[in-house]
Amino acid sequence: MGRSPCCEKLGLNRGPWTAEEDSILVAHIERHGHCNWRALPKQAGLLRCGKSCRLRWINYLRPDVKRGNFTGEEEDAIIQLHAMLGNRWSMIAARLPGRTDNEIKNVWHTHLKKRLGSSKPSAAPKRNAKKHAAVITHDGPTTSIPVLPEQPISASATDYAIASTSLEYTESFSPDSQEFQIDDSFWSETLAMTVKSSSSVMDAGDPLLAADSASMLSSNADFWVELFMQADDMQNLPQIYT
DNA sequence: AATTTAGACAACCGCGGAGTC
DNA sequence: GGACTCCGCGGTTGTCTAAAT
Repeated sequence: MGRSPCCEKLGLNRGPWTAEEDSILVAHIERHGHCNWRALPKQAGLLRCGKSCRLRWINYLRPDVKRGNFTGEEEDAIIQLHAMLGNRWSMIAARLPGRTDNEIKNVWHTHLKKRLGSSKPSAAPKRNAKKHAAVITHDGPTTSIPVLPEQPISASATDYAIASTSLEYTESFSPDSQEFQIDDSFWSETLAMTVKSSSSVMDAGDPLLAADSASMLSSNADFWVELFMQADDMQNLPQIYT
């Protein structure tokens, strides 16, 4: 495919954004929105490529971005969602309001991965202890997860049955890492079914049905919690897979 | 106090999907 | 149906900061 370079490198700024650039970008988006990222920097008078603007907005300037350290609950949620979804950072971010995929990815690579990798809690972080004081562990029963189910997902009994039967360990499972994965067929099957069922509700445009869908959201939460619980149960049976 | 080292995070790069002409 | 453009995603890199020596 003919892909044009994301930007002509000549004359465009790169690297860290200045406060002035930030304010220009925010002001422009507040006034005109961001319907076309490629054209935006030109319209706003920024010497940046559209990609860079988009990234800056999404990861930093967006008003609903939650700044600050991740809570223990958020970290727990990331760990569990990652166990289910793998490196689908955007999907994980979709369930953690106010957090971006980039941020989650960074947190995962910097400390969560290591923490899971060494099941021994001995390796307390020496550096940046001020910044990241919260230390979490991943053993024992997990708490209920403050995770928003992604919008189109619903949880019928059938869905749950599929989830139950499709859970499987991959070869990457190890008792040390406490990680497990769900094969892709599970997600394709489940998402295909749930998108279909939920879209029929949304399309109807009926307020009563909309209320139903709201209650479906809460049952979604139950679905994920149950799924996690079941996954934890399975982790208690490692001898089957060794 | 100066230097080194490692962690954290912001930003970039390149690819693939989806939409449009 | 193919060419092209744009957007979003995930992986990777660069830079800054703070702890350790």
